Amino acid sequence: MNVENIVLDYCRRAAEALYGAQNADLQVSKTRREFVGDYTLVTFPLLRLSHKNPEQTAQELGEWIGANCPEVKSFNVIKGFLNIELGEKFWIEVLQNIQAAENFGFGAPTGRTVMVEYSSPNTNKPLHLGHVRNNLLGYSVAKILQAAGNKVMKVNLVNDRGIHICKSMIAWQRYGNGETPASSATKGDHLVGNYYVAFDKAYKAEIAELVAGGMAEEEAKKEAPIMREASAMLLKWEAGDKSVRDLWATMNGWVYDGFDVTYKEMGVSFDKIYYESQTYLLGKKLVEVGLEKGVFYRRADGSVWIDLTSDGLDEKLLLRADGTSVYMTQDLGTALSRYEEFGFDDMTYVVGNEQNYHFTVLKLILKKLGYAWSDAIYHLSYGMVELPEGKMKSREGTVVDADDLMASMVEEARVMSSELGKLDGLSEAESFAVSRKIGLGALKYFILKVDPRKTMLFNPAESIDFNGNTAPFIQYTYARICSLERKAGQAESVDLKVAISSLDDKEIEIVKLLAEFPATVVAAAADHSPAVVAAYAYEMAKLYNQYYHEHPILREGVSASDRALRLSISLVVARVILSAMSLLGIEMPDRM
RNA sequence: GGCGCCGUAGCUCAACUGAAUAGAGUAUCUGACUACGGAUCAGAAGGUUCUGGGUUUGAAUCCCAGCGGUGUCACCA
Repeated sequence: MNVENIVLDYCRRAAEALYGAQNADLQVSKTRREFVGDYTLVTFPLLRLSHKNPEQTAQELGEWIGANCPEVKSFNVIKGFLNIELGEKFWIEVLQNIQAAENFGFGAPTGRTVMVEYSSPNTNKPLHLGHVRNNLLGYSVAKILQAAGNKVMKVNLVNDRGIHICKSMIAWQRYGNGETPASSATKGDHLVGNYYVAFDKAYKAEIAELVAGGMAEEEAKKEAPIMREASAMLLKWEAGDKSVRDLWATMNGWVYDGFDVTYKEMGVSFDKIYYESQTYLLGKKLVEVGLEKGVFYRRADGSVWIDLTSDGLDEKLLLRADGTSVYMTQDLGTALSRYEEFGFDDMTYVVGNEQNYHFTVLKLILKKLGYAWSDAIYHLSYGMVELPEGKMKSREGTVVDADDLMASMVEEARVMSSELGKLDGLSEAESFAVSRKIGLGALKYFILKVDPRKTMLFNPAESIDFNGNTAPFIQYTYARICSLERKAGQAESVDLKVAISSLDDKEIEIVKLLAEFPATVVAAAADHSPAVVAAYAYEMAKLYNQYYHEHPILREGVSASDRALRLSISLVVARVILSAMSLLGIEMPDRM
């Protein structure tokens, strides 16, 4: 089904027949628009074997292919490039195959088990724009890997313990007066986040006071009463103190309720949720193993380290002197227990690029411990989302809250739709559903179309476009095809079974692009990049819009056969667009 | 400072493992069939791919140096 590979195969056969090239490293790419042809072979790599100049080589190859491959209609040579054009019959067949395919674009089962860890929030504050990128990426990558034929497991590792939660707890005890999400009508994660901010405010005030009293700043940071309280609470938590654990469970519960709402609105989900409070002791066994193997070493104070200086890295702590584990130890342990439980072939961590070093070290340590599956770990290291003023800083209040952002996107979509009169005749519930799909779709596409690895800029003032390379543009294209289908159905005038006898240039262009969908999914999966799928969906929608403009379907004077062909092409396009967008987690309205 | 990542139209982003004249969108300007749904389509204009060297038949892409930005260098996660 992958046409590019078919053509590549022709070229391989030609190169072998003419020059005896075995498995030559050939590249075939799409022919650039300004030249005639569908696919292009770059002949430079073959010159060493052909001992001829690029033009002659291309000419010979072209003639061989023309003579031996009946699907090829023509070829032409420009400089060292051999352009190959496939015949109309070939494309008709491709179109028919796509029409008949059950799950077009979705790969056959690979038998591989793939884990994707994403989201992994702290429980002391609500989700913000950075988390949005994380969640959307994780969810979409999981869907893409699944579409490529893998068995996928989405996991979330919630950081539910530590000093940061204690800070919220202390502040709540001091200033909360028993406030609950119910009593204050505040979403739980926001409520707890408010106390985290309250802690920071009180903490700063106390430091200032101590400094004014003559204490050095460094010392004041440690001696501030509220910080001492938080540290003491963490110790109590670790000792299992009942009242601390109860409060901890209650406040975390509020946060989870809040997160659930956010996750649901965002449309993401997980197959398994890990809690760090249950995994933080993992990895200690691994430390023993490492010590036995001599990979780790113990210092005089009892702490355990690994020396990575010979690999150009630092020394890394793995166990504190008091015997408690650190982040790295936990992650090592979690990875091992996951491998033992699920035997993954690929373990993708969707984590910001600020943790690049951590994952480099993680993989290296596992390798040194002798775990070959260390290579299966992939850190999908995404870039930060920046605001025009620079990085988001929760302490400076320059965060873009996830809930607020989603709500404002939906609202903006509603206003715009209603101005355009798109919501006329729809019930309140229907308009809301449509606005929601458009607003959230715009947001998701805006984030996912960017290469995950790159830092991206989000300008709240300019907000998100609804025209151009956006989800609403693609959704609109889709909704219009749905409308055509409804009308054609009512008219009962279109018989889709009419045999396809010819395709014009634009139609061939569409079929060509349609045929690329499976390869796009595979490439996106290999690359762990939804951006590839987004680009494809846009390209498809754009091309179809051009086609739509030039090819009337339900207007008078269109012959029955043209009508059938155009409508069936439209329906296939709609199906593929729907599939592609679903890989991005974007819902498609059938009217908008 | 050590290590890493990034630098492409005014702006936001593309360009698969090096390949033909570096592409879209947006903003600006000009147009489009009596709107099968105009959130559409066509066109114009917009570039020394940060700078300087190098490798190559060929460099935005690979190598070196510099400049600018950013991340990290916690017994936080």
